Amino acid sequence: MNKSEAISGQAANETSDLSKARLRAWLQILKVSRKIEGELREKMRLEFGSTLPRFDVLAALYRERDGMRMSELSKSLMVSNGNVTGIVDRLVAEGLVVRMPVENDRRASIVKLTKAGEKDFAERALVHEGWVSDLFSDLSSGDADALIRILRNISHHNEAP
Amino acid sequence: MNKSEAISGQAANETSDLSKARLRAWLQILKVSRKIEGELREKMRLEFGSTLPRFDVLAALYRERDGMRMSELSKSLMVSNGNVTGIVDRLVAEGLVVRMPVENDRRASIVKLTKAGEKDFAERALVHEGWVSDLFSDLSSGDADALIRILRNISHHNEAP
DNA sequence: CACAAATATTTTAAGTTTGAAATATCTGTC
DNA sequence: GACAGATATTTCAAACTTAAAATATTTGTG
Repeated sequence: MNKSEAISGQAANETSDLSKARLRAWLQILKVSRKIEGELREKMRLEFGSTLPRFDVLAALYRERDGMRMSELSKSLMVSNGNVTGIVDRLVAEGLVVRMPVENDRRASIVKLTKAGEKDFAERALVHEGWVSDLFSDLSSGDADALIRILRNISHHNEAP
Repeated sequence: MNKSEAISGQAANETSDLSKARLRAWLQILKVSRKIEGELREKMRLEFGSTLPRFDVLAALYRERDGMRMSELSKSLMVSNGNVTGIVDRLVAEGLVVRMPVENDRRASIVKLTKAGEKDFAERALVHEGWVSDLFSDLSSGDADALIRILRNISHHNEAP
């Protein structure tokens, strides 16, 4: 019996209880996030005739009212560059955002909410927050704080790996 | 000032602190689940030359060794029917699963792991659990239990709505 | 200044995902 | 037994997503 077996009481190729607990935690995160995302996607489609990825881009731009570069957007949303290109294209077609040239750098462009984009998002964000609160109506204030604390730990450990 | 204003001290169209805490919790869930999914996707691609959706289907079939119907698969994975069709098509092409006719119901089919599928998945599942445990290495046993408890609450409230 | 390396973005191909329509089959009712 | 409605799955178009290749531009170095 090797050292880790002596400690854990398991054969070397078996996985620990802790490892299994973490796997269960991950599967539960995945389950909740799929369920909630599905609900929000449907509401978004039925109420706003729009999609979650577009909402996410609008939300990012609403926080940075001066606009963001494509690369800042994709980093902030944790999706690929090419992905953002398509979403922004559609938001431009809808008249909710504009692409503007960047002074002294003709490679880059700044994406910015239009007036219509600001107005639309402000309205949608309120409704969205209500949906989320309803979907999480069993989540007490204390549990919300605990959840946020635990998840932030995980986030930070996996920050920029 | 109306009753809810008197209680919350906020104008009627503002959202409550609890609502905001729930929104933050949801955004944190989303952030962690995107980050972890991205990491796992990359490892899956580099180490196994495969994808997460395929892994998910194999995992479901590994739990139900007698096989599952397409509709059972899509309900279990919480994805659409049409989605499962494509994933299973690719797994069939790889020789990891088979489609079998259902006695007395020619509309349906049972999807089942092949021997190769069982063997491949068993190996991959161990490695996968290791990856997850590493990504969650800051998650203590107690926090894992708390996380699971809180997320199950949310799941149950949104069960089949 | 030339030009290699770096950076910002778009394009592309393949895969995933959805929601709706289409197809095939089954079940209950008359 | 006919056949309307229900059920199981596939097909389809559109959108999303990634990773890699391509394009355009900037920056640093000799």
